[in-house]
Amino acid sequence: MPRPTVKDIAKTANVSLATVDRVLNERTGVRQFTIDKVLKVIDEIGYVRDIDAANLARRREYKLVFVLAEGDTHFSAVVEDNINSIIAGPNTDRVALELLKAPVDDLHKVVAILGTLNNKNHDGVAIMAPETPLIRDAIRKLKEDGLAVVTLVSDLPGSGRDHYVGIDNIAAGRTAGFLMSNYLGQQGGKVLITASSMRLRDSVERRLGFDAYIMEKNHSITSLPSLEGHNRPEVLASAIRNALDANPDVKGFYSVGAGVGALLAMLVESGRMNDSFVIAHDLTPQTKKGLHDEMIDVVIAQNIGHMIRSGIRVLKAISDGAKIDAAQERIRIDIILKENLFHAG
Amino acid sequence: MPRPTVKDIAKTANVSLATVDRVLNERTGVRQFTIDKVLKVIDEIGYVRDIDAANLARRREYKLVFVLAEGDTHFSAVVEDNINSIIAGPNTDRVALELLKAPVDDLHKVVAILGTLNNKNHDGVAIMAPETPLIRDAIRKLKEDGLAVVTLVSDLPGSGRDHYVGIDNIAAGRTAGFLMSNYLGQQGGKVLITASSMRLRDSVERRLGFDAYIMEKNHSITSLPSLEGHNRPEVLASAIRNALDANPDVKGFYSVGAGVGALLAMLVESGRMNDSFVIAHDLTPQTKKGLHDEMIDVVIAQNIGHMIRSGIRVLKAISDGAKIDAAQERIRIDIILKENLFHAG
DNA sequence: CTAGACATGATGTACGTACCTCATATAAGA
DNA sequence: TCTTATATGAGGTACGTACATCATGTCTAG
Repeated sequence: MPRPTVKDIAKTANVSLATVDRVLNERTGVRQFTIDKVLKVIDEIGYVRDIDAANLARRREYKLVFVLAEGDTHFSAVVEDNINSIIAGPNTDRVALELLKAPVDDLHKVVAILGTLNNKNHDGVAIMAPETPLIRDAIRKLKEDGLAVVTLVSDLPGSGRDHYVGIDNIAAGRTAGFLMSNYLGQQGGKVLITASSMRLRDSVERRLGFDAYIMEKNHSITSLPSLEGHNRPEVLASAIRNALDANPDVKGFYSVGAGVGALLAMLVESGRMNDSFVIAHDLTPQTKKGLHDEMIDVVIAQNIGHMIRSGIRVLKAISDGAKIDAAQERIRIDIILKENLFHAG
Repeated sequence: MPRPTVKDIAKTANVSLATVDRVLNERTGVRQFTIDKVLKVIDEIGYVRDIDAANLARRREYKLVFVLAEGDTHFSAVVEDNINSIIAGPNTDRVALELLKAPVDDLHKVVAILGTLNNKNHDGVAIMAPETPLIRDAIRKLKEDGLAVVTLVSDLPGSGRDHYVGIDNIAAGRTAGFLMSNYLGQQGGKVLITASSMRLRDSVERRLGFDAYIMEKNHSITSLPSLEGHNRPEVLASAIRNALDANPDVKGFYSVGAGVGALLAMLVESGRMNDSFVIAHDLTPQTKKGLHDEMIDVVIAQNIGHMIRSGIRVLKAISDGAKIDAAQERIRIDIILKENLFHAG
């Protein structure tokens, strides 16, 4: 039998279509008794609203906005490109997409942008930003206003966001730990860890996961303190130089965030290209080149296109009041080697 | 401006709605001149049919069927469970799903099943089966009949199928090669490779990828000939026992297909649980337990839920005559360790 | 010159839902 | 009892598309 419609509800519940409509769309003018009766029937016959027909009838357009706190990084550029290419493409799924951005070091601007959003002008927001109290508060305000909110790439727990769209960075760090440990074996050695900023939750979590794995599994490996570049290559480069001077026996390198350029440059400078194991995150033109030139051994990546589309799907679903299947929307960790680089696109 | 509708086409092309409809749905009774005029306008104003409204109007239901040639394996069971749970769930996306299966050693039955399918009773078919000429022919016949056809898990190139839904098994094999090589290092050693049957294309490709990587990168590793169990644990077990007797110095194990149970049993029997590196494919109750008990080091998996849903999306898209975005639908390789087993669900 | 074939227009109904208006029934309050 | 508020019914229009029917126009063959 075909799926039940509003007419079936009306017939079964012995009420008019108008009453069913009032109940379904929570309009006034229905006795509680009648509401209960209708809801019971809906439940019994397993009615679910045909969202396509409903969207057609109400001429619905999902107004979604991506808000990015951008570092001057290759990764940000890739994210931006992906969003823009969706915006440029044909709008076939009733989504009106918008992209707003601010420099990552001007978080007041980010907060200001979030402040302009409300349930009048938007249905949902996807946010990529560092974790600060101000931003958490801004998100909480958006939720109070009834917007759907997801965090992107880097989570902001405790902000009240509906969903996090991105990889499990602790698991990603553990995976890096596994690969590093696997390579270094029982002889072990020192590992240098670089980042752009440890204020970014994703970087922190990756390091946490890495250290946790190493601590549990391979005591012959020593992780050196994180070196931060704050998006300034020369700063990171000299930090790496100093660290290598102090620890000439470093055998592994793990870049948990941006700053791959400086790292590779220092590897070349110190002449340790061949006997070092290098793990980096995220596929960018830079890391692709690094893989291709065999300077980077492994890239742990998240498929950004998938992420953006997942974010859109999730925001639509939340706007519709639908449950989201966390398992279905989980973003998976990609392990990219030179070998499967081509296929990873 | 809102997206253009058929009315906009009619107005712009100075024809009636009826004529636009005739052109759009390729009905007869329109001069070529008029057809061209209308098509030109469609192109110019960027009209794309509202597929939801169209489906509503024509009361469309996508009749899809999954045809599985099943071995008596844990993997088959997982695939089946995933399909059945979608069938059992609420049909919210106009898809009527069906599951047909036959034993993998009775391919005539598979061909017979495929023979019953046609454009009257179905819109699309997803097929998981070994590669044989008969099956290729059956698929070609389905295509001639206008059905959408995708291959699942294991591809059948040259069959004329529209799309392959599954991981790149050569890349998966290379990844296994990388991990094995990474672990064994320059000392190298012998690697034992087990399978259920080398008639399955996925197994063949995995072995190919593995060998290719080893051959290019690490000459100190030797891959032994594939041992096949044909879904009979005792057959595989005794083959493994013989191989271990002949090669007591085996250090790595790679299971490219089913038969994990026999492999693990022989590892226990031969007392080489601790110093062996074991790679298996696909998350099943068995491999999960193997990871948990630290008998298996790495599982290379494909997310079966993703695969099934991707198959459905692709079949719908092909039925609609839409282009499919290969990058979007590519199934990614998951690397599962004990560490991230929990998150992999 | 006219029958018939073909091209096109005009118009209506339907899909499942949203949203609106108006009529009517019922019950409570004055 | 009459008023009034509230609950419900009846019915329409709309969304963008598919599909059907009938009328009218034009061109060509006989």
